[in-house]
Amino acid sequence: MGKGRVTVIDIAKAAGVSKSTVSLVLQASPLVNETTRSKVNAVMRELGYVYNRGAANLRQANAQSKIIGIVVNDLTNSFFAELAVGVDTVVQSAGFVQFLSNTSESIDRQREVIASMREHGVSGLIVSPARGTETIDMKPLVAAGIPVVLVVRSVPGAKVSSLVSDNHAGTRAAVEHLAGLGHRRIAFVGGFPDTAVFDERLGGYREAMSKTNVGFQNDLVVSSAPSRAGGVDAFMRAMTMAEPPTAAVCFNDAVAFGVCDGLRARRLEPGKDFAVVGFDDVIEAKTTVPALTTISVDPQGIGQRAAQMLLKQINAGKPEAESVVSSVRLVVRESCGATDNRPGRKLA
Amino acid sequence: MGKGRVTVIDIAKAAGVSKSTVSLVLQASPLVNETTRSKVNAVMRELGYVYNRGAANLRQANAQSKIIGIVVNDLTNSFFAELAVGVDTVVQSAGFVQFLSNTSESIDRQREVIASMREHGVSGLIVSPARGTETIDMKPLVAAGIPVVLVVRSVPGAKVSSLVSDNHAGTRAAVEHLAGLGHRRIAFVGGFPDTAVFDERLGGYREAMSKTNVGFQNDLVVSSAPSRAGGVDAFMRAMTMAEPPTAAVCFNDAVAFGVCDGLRARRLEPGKDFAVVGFDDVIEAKTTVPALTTISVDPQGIGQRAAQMLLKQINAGKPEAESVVSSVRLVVRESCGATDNRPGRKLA
DNA sequence: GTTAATAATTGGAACGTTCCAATAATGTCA
DNA sequence: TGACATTATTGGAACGTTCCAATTATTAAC
Repeated sequence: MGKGRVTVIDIAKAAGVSKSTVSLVLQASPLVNETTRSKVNAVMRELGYVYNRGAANLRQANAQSKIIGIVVNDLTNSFFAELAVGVDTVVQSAGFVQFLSNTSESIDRQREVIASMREHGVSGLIVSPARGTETIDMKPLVAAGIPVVLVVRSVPGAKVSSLVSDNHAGTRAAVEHLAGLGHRRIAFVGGFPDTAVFDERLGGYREAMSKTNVGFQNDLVVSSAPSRAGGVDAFMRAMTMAEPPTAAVCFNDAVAFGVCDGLRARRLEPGKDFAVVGFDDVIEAKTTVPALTTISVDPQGIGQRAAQMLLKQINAGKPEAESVVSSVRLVVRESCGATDNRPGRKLA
Repeated sequence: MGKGRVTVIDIAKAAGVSKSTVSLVLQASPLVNETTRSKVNAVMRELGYVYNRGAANLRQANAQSKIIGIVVNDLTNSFFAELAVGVDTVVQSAGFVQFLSNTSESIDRQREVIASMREHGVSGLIVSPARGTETIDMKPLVAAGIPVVLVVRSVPGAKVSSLVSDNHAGTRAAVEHLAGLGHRRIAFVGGFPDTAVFDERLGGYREAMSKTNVGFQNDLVVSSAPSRAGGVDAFMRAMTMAEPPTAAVCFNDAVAFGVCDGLRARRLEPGKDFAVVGFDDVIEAKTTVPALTTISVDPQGIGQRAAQMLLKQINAGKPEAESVVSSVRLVVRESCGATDNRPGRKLA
């Protein structure tokens, strides 16, 4: 064994039938007699047959490759890792298999991996686009009729489906919650200003702030890399203000953790001396101390929904673009001080 | 455009050459004249040709599918996510593409995804096996001559390559470091006892402990789920002892973070009131506060090395199993107290 | 100007499958 | 018994590529 793979013809020969019959049992066709079916199946097991999907796919006019591609911009971010497992669970149970690639925010890499996936004949694509992705990058895909669903970030003008979370509503809720706790100087910290997600989250913050009696103030938004280290940095800068903030709504959970780190480095306690709320609700948010108040977006759920949208398009034949924004909810834990009932509390 | 994909024959027709010539330019053969080459390339671009790797792979006797499969047991664990990106970087630059699947520790799921990958004709497989994987699960793969490299966990008796980190040396170094700082009651916390990795890490701990003058004591090992929540739990249990530990070497970083959470919940400070060292050196370890002392295994590096091992086997034709254990090093940061120079230090 | 060598191109067979139309075997009805 | 369904099975063509052997065009050598 080992030399020369077992083909449908080998099976046919050994089972004393034609290759066509073997093909029929492979597709579980009702046309084939029960006794021949079991015979053929037995021979397959015996010879260690493995189906050659490439050959099958070649013959079938409709490219049902049973592969879906997923490309993310940063797999080391656990948000995307979880999104990928969400996708995996649903495509797997639909009999598909997942091609996963990581672009590390590189447009070039993204182009390469998408090209490679097309060469392998993916039936559809779920993409969390790298920063700077243009509508032209999606053009060849829609031209070829390949279903695509964009997640997390959308590409304005591209005629493909997208599934993004309601960033605006999320930060608005965060601000309203903090204002309700009595905070007046609430900062918006972290994130790169040149991204759509940043704009949306900042937009919700701005809207809610301008409804308070202090109003929106530009100096309270301090940006940084959307990472833990960036959060530390941004926090330190924020505290140099003449009148420093007493609370922060953060670009994402990583930044929020960074802010907590910064607080502790200054011997301050998150939730007690300063309120912080994050965005994403990554898995660590609920177990960390203090537990992080954050906007929950359920990355696995997003992955699952995106996969469902994609499968629907694949089965529909003609891909029809739909845009859905996934709602989001504030989950109040300890880091905002709302549930803190320890003595010595001195918020706002 | 869109209807009926563009084939090599379409290109040939449009460029006024034969399909064979087109095929030659696709493979960058030196046999073809420079002017025809550029002409053909131009036509390809113009018609939006995409290479059909399935068809090509079908023809080529040697199954050079340019796909490698990677299956991990828990993608939500950032260790594996990073491992996957390590693999991705090297296979991508070798012109391969990556099939990634997550088994969530399910043997059945693992069997399914491996079967599916074989149907797609993967050239090789990198597997972090689900708990309970047997040598029989690898049998069909070696029989079919498919190169496999096992990572993180090995499967005893399986005739495939493996790349595991030196767990024994890691925990030994951790214990020696803590003992050198004056700790005597050092706990081993977290992890499921029925796994090979647990045995190895516990083995290093036991060896180093029995060389101290207090010796190894069974009650100081307290197991739990290898997660943050598990760490909190195990820590709480450890502190109920008559003579509680003053330091912990943890099964992995997630557990170590959980221990830190537990400490803070008891108003104790990691690195000051209690020493904790982790295992893995995940990306957050260096940015968290206090920075985590841990055994660095460089998951991305492991992924890269595993990918290199696999590519070597793929190119060698005849897969030859090799077992390498990747060395590991203690990186001392703050959580063990060794670099702590703040006042009020009261370790051990 | 003939021959040989080299460079460039080409048609056809093959890879492992699916689909179609055709056939064979069996049963049913008058 | 003949005519017709119904049920099982089958050979061959096709999918898009690569490879081989064969062919033609070009250049070099005498």
